[in-house]
Amino acid sequence: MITKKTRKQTILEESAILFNDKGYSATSMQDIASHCGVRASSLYNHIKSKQEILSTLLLEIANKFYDGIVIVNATSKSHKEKLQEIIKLHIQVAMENQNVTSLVINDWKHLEDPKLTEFVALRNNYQNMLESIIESGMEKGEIKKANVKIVINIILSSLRWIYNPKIYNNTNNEDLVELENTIMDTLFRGVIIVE
Amino acid sequence: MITKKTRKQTILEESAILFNDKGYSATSMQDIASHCGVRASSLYNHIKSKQEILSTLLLEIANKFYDGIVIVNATSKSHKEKLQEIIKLHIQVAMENQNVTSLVINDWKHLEDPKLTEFVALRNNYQNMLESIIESGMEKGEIKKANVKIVINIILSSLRWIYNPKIYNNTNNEDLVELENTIMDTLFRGVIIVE
DNA sequence: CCTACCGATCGGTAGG
DNA sequence: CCTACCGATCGGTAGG
Repeated sequence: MITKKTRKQTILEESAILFNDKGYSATSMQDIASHCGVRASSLYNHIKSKQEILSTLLLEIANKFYDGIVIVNATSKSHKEKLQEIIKLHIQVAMENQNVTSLVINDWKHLEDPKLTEFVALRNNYQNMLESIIESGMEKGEIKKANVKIVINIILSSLRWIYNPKIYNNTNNEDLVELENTIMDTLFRGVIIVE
Repeated sequence: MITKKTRKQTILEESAILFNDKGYSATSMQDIASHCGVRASSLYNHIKSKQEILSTLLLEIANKFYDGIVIVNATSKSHKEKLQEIIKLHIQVAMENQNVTSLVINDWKHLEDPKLTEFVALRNNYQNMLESIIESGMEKGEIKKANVKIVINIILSSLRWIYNPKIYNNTNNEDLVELENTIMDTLFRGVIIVE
């Protein structure tokens, strides 16, 4: 069954593309309206404000990432395997929601309370869960001992370039497999050949 | 000799902080002026436009990164050592210019031509130089063979979190050494313990 | 460095 | 969905 796209969905999708392209502040309601083929004032029949567009997009994607890590964490795998699953899932969610995921890097700072607090909490929960998995892995001798905060920032940051449709363009499944494998290999085993 | 900070330098520094905080578009000339203790119209005695502030900041930092990689590349070290030196230098330049370096991620897209073209050229030259070093290293068996574009994006992206003063706050030299060592070790040898 | 002011555009509302 | 319109703010200029 093909469900017809509602006007609200169209507005959200076009906004995500524009925010990603020009940033939230530099995107006007005129921009969004013209990409939807209506007048700016007509947008307000579907959304309350520009801010509501941003918060809807960001909370939805933040919840997707958070739900994913909760599911992986609930399995009975080793810490090393959990880390691997989390990174793979992270890549998949990012690729399926590329235009929205990229907003997580820049435009979240334009969120206003109470949505800002909600978003930051989800983000912190995600990081804390990842932190405790890596810490346990270090204690069990599965993961190399190092400053956990630094390691987490390196791992999460190293994935961010794929959020940007202009840097990475997911064309087919073969590419996605190579991407996953290269990222996993680089992060897990490093770039140099140990002599 | 202590040279007195010119008003123009103050404007550039305060703008970098504000752009970093709110983004270029969401920062008004009023914001910049009030942080400098003058009226908005007075700024125009020192700078031509808001756009000129952005381009001055971005071209200066882009040139610093580019000059650095050129110097390292001109040495007679191995490709592996060159890569190591480039990453270390990258971290150092980023930490010495944290507020400006963070603009390289987001606000460069608000540059207008011809400065935009100039900036993108410097960035491409940097990446191409890094690419050829890594490719040579792969051929010589110093660096593991993999898709070079993906590896470069992982490496450069993994450093970006340190640009943000809110994520990483460089307090003393000891921290910087730990940061450098952890990044180098993670990127070069990976996070897991190979059994 | 200031005051005074410009046209343009912003997000959003009223009313049909 | 539209036209008409609102007050506020934008980057920037004139003139002293």
